[in-house]
Amino acid sequence: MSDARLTLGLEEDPLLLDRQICFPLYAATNLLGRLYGPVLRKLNLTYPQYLVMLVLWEQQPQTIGALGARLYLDSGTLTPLLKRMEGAGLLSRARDPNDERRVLVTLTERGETLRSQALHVPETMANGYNAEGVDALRESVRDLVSILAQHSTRSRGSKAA
Amino acid sequence: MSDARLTLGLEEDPLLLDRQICFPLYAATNLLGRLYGPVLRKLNLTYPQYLVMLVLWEQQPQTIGALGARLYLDSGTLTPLLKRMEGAGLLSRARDPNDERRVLVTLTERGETLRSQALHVPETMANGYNAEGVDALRESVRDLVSILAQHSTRSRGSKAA
DNA sequence: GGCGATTTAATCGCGCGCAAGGCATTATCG
DNA sequence: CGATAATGCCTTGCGCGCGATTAAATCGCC
Repeated sequence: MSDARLTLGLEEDPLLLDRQICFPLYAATNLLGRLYGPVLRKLNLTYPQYLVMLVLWEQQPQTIGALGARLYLDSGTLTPLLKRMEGAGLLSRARDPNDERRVLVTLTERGETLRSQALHVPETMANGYNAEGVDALRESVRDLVSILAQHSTRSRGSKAA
Repeated sequence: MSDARLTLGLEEDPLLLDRQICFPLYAATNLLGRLYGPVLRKLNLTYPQYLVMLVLWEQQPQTIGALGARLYLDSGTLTPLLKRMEGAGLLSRARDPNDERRVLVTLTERGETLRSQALHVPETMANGYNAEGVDALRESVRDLVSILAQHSTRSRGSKAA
């Protein structure tokens, strides 16, 4: 089509949008966030705030570093996000008395109670999906994440064996 | 492990982070953006700006609406982004004389020349990957995108038959 | 015990991403 | 032709997401 006539051994134009793996991931994430938005809005949660709640509902309290290791985020993102959630009364942030460098994040009563209202979110989102290929897709993307996390100097990459 | 003892007919806790499809997509997108960042920085491009350039290198000129339909973004995101790229001398924005509502985006000489420098980006990024499962993964995520796009009222979803 | 190195969060600046609203241009219909 | 609706883009406000820097607390080492 274009001026790709110098592709000696190369098979095709490497810059075609449809050949990138990054673009469908980018688009899927944006579209998913757009779908979750209205559902989570009823819980007064944003999409990343919802992910933080998922982590805290599993285990609690957790340090900011531990949250970041789980979600692949750093304090530059988490600190203001957690402050907003604290302002909403979902959790409390307090320095660890045993190590004043750390900040322990603990759910409030309100934060724990919200879990019951969040229980219907997954089924609401997975409304019309076959859910067959989804399991395989999730595992594939997770494999990609673990590969990408290795190549990343950030994201507290110290959990892998 | 936790308090999932009330799982009458349900198989498992639906709120476990590792059961969500949204989370690995979210993490993979963030990690990928973090990997692309330093590489694209040498071209003075951000990650979404790179995607815009990919679209424009394929076809040109394009309206903002067409760009948004391709990238699943709306003018609220694209307009300021394109203005920054215009300020960087990569493209020009001008009203379509035939329809003054539209804005035509055209690459400048500088924008077209940048393509040669971008040619090595894909191979740089795909450095240590087997690239076997990547093709299948890309198709799976693309299928997901097309499903999600149908459920979306936005993103000018008027291309499907 | 003192002192440099490391760990852990907080802060700042910037660029998205999106919902909501606004405005000019074009299309539609009586 | 004139009113009304639809289209296409711009603007605003807010919440991330990240690189970079800063500051405090802890650890190691002598």
